[in-house]
Amino acid sequence: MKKLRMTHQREIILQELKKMSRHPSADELYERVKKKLPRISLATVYRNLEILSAAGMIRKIEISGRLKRFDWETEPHNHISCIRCHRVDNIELKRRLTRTLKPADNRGYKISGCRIEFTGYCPACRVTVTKKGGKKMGCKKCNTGLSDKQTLVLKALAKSKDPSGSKDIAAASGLEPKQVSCQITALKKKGFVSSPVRCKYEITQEGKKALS
Amino acid sequence: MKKLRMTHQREIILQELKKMSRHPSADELYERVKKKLPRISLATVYRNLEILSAAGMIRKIEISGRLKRFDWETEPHNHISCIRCHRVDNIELKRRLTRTLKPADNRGYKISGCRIEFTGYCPACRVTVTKKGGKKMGCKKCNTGLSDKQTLVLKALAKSKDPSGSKDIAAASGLEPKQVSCQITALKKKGFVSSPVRCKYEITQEGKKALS
DNA sequence: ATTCTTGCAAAGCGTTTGCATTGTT
DNA sequence: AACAATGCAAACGCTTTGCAAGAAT
Repeated sequence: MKKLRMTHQREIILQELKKMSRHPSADELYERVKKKLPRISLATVYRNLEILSAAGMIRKIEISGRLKRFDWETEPHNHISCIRCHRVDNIELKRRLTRTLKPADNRGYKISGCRIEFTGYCPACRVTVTKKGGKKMGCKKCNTGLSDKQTLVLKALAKSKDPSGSKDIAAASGLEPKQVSCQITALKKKGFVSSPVRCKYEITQEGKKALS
Repeated sequence: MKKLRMTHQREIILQELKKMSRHPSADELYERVKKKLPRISLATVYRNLEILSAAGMIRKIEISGRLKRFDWETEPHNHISCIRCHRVDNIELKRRLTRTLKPADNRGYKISGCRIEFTGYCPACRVTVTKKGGKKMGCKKCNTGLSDKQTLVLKALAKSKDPSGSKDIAAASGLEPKQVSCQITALKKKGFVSSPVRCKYEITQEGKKALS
């Protein structure tokens, strides 16, 4: 574990965050901090927010990841999502939990809705996690789908012993470079590909299993 | 209001979405749809998901927008967010709402947490919305901050009668082009700048007010 | 015939990262 | 002296958009 240093920038970032009663986005905080440290860069703010929240000094509010998800069912209902593979399911709550707050609690808002989201390990991830505490294990049920292009990319990676760049992968798989990065993303999400170095990718153990 | 056409692509997208019990991201759905329509493009999927959810035929699950937000308070607590200006506040719930589901309800998940998020109009937006049903009105309390750079950009826009590209803005404001796009984004978020055409920006009525 | 939709490629936007330099410990 | 942190610019990854061609009404 790295030792944290209290730099001036970090101090100001913490200070400003502490002052704000609302929860700022990185950019909002950046605008504030810049008034005190005009030369600070946005990257520093991002980095510090990550570092500080990893250290437990602040908290990241991140609901459902950042991908939009879509649902056939248009009636409002609640969800449960997996903190590992990010799958999202519906849940039904027996008693309709209060959809409105008491006036004393609503902070002056005019409430229009309430979302309740449980989080945890989905049935598939639950198994793999409890079995081996494995944070990098594949998640069988969640990762079954493997498109043709993904298979091509995975095969290309399986052939090379060293991490490959996306151009090499494109050449080896016969796909367009544009398409490759898209597949890489999907495969990383599934845990079949890792990126030991920036822009270099290699197949994981799980990836090999998935191919066979 | 435009009339929707039921194209083959749209039909398949709906069909596949309907089949899925989980809530797919655009990309996941795209992978599925591509098996039936190999020539479909990801953009079409994105477009249709937006169109269909705007039409109320499907539902977009989008919690707290996509920006990460940060919080000084590390203890878990619940939030209320404005559906108009996206500000986020803490709320305290008198009775701790059930943090765990009955086994019958948990869909096989191992629950680790529960987030409750109320949504509605914040005190400031509440006023403007009820006063004029105005969907484009500025939101005084939420939009107060105006950084130096933002002011420069806004002034530059105020001088030109026609929508300007970011290069023109950079020239007129004396800022780096890189910095301009960043400010534009912030200003758009605040409702001070609109983009009538792609890559062209103009100051809004609210923007003018904010300057004065 | 009109106008909505598509596929493609390119751009947008928030976020992250490589790298040389600076600053803390 | 060792190495964490910074500023900068470039890259990422998901999403949106301009455009010309195609399809639905």
